[in-house]
Amino acid sequence: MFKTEPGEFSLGDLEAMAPRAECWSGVRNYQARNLLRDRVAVGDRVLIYHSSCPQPGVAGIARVVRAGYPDPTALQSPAGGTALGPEAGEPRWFAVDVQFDSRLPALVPLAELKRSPALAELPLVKRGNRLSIMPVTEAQWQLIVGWPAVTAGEAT
DNA sequence: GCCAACGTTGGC
DNA sequence: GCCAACGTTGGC
Repeated sequence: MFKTEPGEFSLGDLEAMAPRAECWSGVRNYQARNLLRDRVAVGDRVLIYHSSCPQPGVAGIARVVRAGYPDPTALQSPAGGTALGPEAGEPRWFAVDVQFDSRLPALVPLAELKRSPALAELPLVKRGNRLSIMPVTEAQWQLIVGWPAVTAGEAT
């Protein structure tokens, strides 16, 4: 699952540019970086989660079309220092390219995900979670993409 | 705007 | 290597 702030870049933006892919860059957390670098593969599908917005939740699915490569937004060398380019050693930060796949029938709100005991181990719903890239198990994936649409007015 | 939680930084 | 201070994230 990839988190994004729709004010910055949303699933809708990704859909609008399809079939062109977007470079998913700017990840500056080591745990998330390791996932991008080591776990995310071409062909993988990822859930796109909207955060810091009126309705936080899972919006849809994207597909990885280019696996981990040095984050182009992180190639600047320290001011005046020696180059820390791709040839100078291990790049610190990584990016992948993703392409729009599909939109979920309805946004699956964070509030609902939190109520599901089956998703208790999903990092997203854990207290204080700040991971912007996280693994999703097959069971969690199936549950989220098959989330039943709630009928309007249903109170309980 | 508030607050909880976490990561990073820097002094020692 | 410890730990306090600080900055950032992100839901509410």
